[in-house]
Amino acid sequence: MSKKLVLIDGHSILNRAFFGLPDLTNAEGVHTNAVYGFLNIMFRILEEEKPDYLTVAFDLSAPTFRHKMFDGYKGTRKPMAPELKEQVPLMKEMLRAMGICIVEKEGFEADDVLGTLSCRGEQEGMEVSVISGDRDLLQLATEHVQIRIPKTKKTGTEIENYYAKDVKERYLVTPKEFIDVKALMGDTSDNIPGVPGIGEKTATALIAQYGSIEAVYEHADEVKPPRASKNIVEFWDQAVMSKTLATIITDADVEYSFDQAELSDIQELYTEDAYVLCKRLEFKNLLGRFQLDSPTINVEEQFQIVKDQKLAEKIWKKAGGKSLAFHLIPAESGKKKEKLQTEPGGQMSLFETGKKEVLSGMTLAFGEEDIYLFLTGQGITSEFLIDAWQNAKASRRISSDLKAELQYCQPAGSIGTEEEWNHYLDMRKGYMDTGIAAYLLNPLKGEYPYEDIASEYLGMMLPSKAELFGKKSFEQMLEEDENTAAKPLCYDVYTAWKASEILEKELKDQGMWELYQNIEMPLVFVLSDMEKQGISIDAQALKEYGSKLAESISVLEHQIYEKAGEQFNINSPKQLGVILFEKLQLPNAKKTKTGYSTSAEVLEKLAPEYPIVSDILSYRQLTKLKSTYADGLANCIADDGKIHTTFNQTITATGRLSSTEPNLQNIPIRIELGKEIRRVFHPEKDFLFVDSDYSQIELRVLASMSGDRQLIDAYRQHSDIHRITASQVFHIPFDEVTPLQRRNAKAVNFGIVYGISSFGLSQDLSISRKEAAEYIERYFATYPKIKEFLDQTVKDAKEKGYTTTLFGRRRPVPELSSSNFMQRSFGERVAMNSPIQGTAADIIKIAMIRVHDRLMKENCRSRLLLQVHDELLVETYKEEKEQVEKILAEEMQGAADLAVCLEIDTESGENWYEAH
DNA sequence: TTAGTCACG
DNA sequence: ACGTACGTGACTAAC
Repeated sequence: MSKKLVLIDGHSILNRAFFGLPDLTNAEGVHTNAVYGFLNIMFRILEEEKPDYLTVAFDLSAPTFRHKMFDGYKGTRKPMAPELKEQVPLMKEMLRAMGICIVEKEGFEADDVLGTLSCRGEQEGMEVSVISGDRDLLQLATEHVQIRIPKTKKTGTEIENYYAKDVKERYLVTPKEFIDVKALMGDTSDNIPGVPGIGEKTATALIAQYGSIEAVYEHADEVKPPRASKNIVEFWDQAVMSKTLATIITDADVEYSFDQAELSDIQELYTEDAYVLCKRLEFKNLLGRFQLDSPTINVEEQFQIVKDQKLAEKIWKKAGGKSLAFHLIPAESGKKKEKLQTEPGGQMSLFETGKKEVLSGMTLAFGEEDIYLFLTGQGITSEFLIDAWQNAKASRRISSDLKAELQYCQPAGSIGTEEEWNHYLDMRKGYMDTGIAAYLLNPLKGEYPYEDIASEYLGMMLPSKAELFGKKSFEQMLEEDENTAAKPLCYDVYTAWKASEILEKELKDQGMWELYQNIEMPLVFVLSDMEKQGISIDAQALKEYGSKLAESISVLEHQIYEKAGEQFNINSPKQLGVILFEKLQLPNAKKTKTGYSTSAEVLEKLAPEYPIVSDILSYRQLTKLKSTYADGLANCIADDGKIHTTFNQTITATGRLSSTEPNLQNIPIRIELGKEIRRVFHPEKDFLFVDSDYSQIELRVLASMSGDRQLIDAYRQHSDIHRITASQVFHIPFDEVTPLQRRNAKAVNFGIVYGISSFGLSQDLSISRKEAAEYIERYFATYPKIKEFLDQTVKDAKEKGYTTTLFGRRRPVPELSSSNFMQRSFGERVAMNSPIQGTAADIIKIAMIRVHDRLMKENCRSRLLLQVHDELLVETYKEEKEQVEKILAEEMQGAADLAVCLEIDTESGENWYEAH
């Protein structure tokens, strides 16, 4: 059987993919859609054809021979979009990683290379496929060379195939004649002039009849229409030139042998390098194609499953003194995690009598060949594992998610003496969390699974847990195939062990080691304590609150149906939009991608005139309160009557924390009815809440970082910063500032922190853009250093690619280099906001550690419960109220040394409503 | 799974 | 001319 050759027109297919797919980027902000689309098309072709040879041809950016001939003839081709341009080297990198033959020859266009190679292939007796989005290549089609043109349609990619006969069928001319058609009609995008007055129709008809431009010329006198007849003579030279230009060279002097393009099996393409690159570009769908048991991964053969107690003891003995990476595997991980709780006495209950094992097992790594999975049940107990872990003389303890481990063990002993306290601090310093390290190094990713760390920092390709387990739980997998079940756990612990020092070095190189060591790592222990402590909820009161809401909702629902004249789902923006803007014909319909906008912003404008709209707004408010807060929180109450939120330390781009299951950082406060829910959050018996929040911490950070004298002095003079801003910006005495002026000044202050834009401010204040621009101008005139600072921040970010906080925390801003105005503007606002928001986040993190540690060191029964970005809530033993208030004041205000004071407002009460 | 909406700082 | 404020998470409908 004859051999098969597949030739791909690199730029053309990349271009097709770029315009055919939405704008994909990975977490680093690298655009990836064209590369992704290219690979999909390529793999589809390869799987279909199973070729023996594969080659991709690219143009070089240098001007080519044919273009030079027409020097001075300005092309109409637009410059390549930068989002596509940056993908060209990436594409080549990917192809090289796959070992695919790339041909790019100085002086020839890709077309000529493709023509030459297809011709040579055919001469060797091969069947050739040329993949391109460019119809010009149809001239290459023969009986053995087919041109394949992928088309992206809604239903997926379809490929049009053309052998010589198909070209004739579709275009009424042979492939060779196709050149002549083009010579007559021209092609502006290829700088081929053609003959004036002859378009596609005429050109095709003429060539179909006569066969070539020469024949048309010879029969010029009989050619119709007359215009064509005249021009073919008048512009004959141009026609000949055009034919030369349109003709693809098939005998170019390209150095090439089929040996270098050989592809005996598609699997050859799935190399380790390609896998790592696909991982980086986040081509999750492609990863499944890689044969993951390739011999390049050696970890899996090194781990050992241990069930025997004696053997386990031996291993722990061997581990002593080394750097240990570990992970505790909670029992029944398939079920929803039971969170560890602190008992009223302050001691934890880990081993309730009669209960099954707390842990299914534990993983441990301390060397290339020391990777272990201990399984409980047959001799090894949870207690043994935790004891062994506690008592091990480890030089360092490494985890990929330390806070999760701390759910199942308690490294803090009693704190009473100075010695015990120092011991506690030493203990904290001995830990490394690779997830947090990776987060600091790139906070844009949101997730830091071992396979990413392995590929990014170790250059190793490891299959992810999802790839190994599918949807099965660890327990299910364990029964089915012990070895596979062990894999992701062992990969995780090995990666953490191996990457630890590399991450440390990287953090040091980037000036973030202090941030990591002094802020983020201690914070892990603080957050762990806060989560375990939990906040008490009055479940009964919560239920009553929900019932009350349900009644009001029901009343509103009926009123809305009555006014609408029919029943419908008010919660469906789609249905609601139709009712309001079609049935009831309300004005000012705004559109979203999918239909009418029914956002509060839109509805609020209509509410005064249309009672049904204000009903809907109330309904929205009440259903939100009921579903998210009344019902949502009730679902999260643990057996101890408390809510134990999870604080995420590796989510936000700026360095803030986030809170989930439930989110306790967005409990209502702005509207009275919503704020009521805070009454159900209460302290334990003999305790009360003390709550402190920073006063305008972000604006103070800005004042300090910019060094603006005027703003710094403003903070020294008065506590009402918005009022003094209004007074200074509008040049009026402080006491004569009207409420409206103060409101405007407040909006400008917020706007500055968000990365000011006249449009944003105008939206917020419902004023014209021009007015907003004037406010901003006056603001900057008043505080010139602020403008200087913001401009400099953006400039620096553009140069370095990232912003930095006062404590060295970085945030990459890839949008700054976008060619898209909107994206770039976004990047500029981000660059202005991130150092401010991030520095504020750093400061309250420092405060949290200091408050937590003071409470601990002073042997208080009071404890930190929640952080809400600029607020700390402390459950305070009544006798310690003054002590706690002192600690909060000292530690929050002393957390950073800024050019302005950090002021706090402190309140206390019997519940969160009263305390804030 | 995604889009729309809305709660917070 | 472009079309927006910065940072989050939960719930619902509808694909």
